[in-house]
Amino acid sequence: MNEKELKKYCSCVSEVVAKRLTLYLRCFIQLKEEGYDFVSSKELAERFNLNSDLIRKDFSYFGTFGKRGVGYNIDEIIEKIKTILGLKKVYNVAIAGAGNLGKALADYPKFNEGTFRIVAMFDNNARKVGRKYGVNNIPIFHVKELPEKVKELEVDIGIIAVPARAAQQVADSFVKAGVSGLMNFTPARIAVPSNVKTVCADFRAQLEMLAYYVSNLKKSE
Amino acid sequence: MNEKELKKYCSCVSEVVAKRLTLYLRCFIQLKEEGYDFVSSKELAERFNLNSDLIRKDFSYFGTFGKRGVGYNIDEIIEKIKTILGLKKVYNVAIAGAGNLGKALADYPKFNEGTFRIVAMFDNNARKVGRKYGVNNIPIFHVKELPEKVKELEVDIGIIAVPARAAQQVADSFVKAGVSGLMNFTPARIAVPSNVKTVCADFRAQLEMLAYYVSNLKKSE
DNA sequence: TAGATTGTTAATCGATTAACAATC
DNA sequence: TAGATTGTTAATCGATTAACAATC
Repeated sequence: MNEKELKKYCSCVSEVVAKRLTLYLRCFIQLKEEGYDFVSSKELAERFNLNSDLIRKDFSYFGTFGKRGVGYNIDEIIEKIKTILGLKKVYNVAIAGAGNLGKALADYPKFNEGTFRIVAMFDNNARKVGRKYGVNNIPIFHVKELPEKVKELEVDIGIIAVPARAAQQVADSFVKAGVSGLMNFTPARIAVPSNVKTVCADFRAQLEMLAYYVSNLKKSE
Repeated sequence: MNEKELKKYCSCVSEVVAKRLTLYLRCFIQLKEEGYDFVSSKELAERFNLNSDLIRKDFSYFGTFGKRGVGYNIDEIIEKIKTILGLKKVYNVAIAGAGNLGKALADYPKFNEGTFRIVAMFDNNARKVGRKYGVNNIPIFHVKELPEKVKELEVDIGIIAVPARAAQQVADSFVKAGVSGLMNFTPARIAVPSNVKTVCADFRAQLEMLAYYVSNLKKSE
């Protein structure tokens, strides 16, 4: 679904703003770990190479979070951003594909302190099916069981970590089974109905964009 | 480095355009695999949920690629886009971190038909160091050796797949050793000089953005 | 109170969309 | 030639930046 269609379904801020919010969250968490209690938009901007005007503007879409003359209480704003982004809930996540990538995702450290709970993995390799993966004992089911299990386990978000040729089929199964969001790690473009949000997490696309800049930087040396 | 600073160093198009170009490339490749020879911007847009005006506008920054009344020759435009994105060269890539993620990346199918050549992995686990990983026999060196090996192997792009707390240090080593681009898989914000381009590939940030839309979609049900 | 920083409005800038002449 | 689609210019829209009154 594109951004315009999305607006029919939710009164969300634009994708750039949402992306920056996740970024700000990372920065505030990092500062908290370093022992800070308060930070101004100016300090935040200088530290992380951001724009202080934009930081304040972005927050202003959601209310007033700072203290004039002082800045932002870090603990407080972390909670506020989490609330805005919907990170105070728990999301059930299922991973299609129990290869290297699927496993790396399943092992991903804590996956945001319990916000995202990986409840199932799917694969079509008979040797993997029926086993449990990793420290969290995530059950691996056959891909055939995906529709049934996704419903049963009330999965909210599906992760597509299968070969590209199977991506659309897996996406269709996830959608049919009622997920609201998909994270697609394959290079394939997948089509979904407009009430499902997808994010593209294809490494290759990102690496190619990097190549564009690297090749142009080198030219100007 | 932010987009404004970048412009000092290269006459690149904006990040949104570069990103869309990688996207178009994927679409054209997919159509080629399906046996198509020609496609119009309109067909492309309908098929992949894009905007045909924008497709033509994006191409126009780089020249004229289509045939009026007909559309685009798919083989031809694939080559053109690859040239624009700098994908006709070979980039030496090194991966810091030989955990699940590092391995998944090293195994990533063909990594764009030889455009990106993974020449080394680095880890600080003594049991991994000295071994070769995977079908491509990628040597695993100790992180201490990173600066030396990166220079020796003429690495262009560094991938950061280590724990977040080590990200900045690894980035510094890569930069010092002369890489032009960094792909950062950790949630840590890394600071680099303005002649190095970084892309953020943190899963968590993407998943959080997805959560924002999912939680808002659900509300309006 | 004086200094600092927020929240917000107005001004600017850039990106997308609309429209159409050029031409295959 | 007629129909189709490009490449490009002009119009619109949205996002960022600048500026400053409000207030801690």
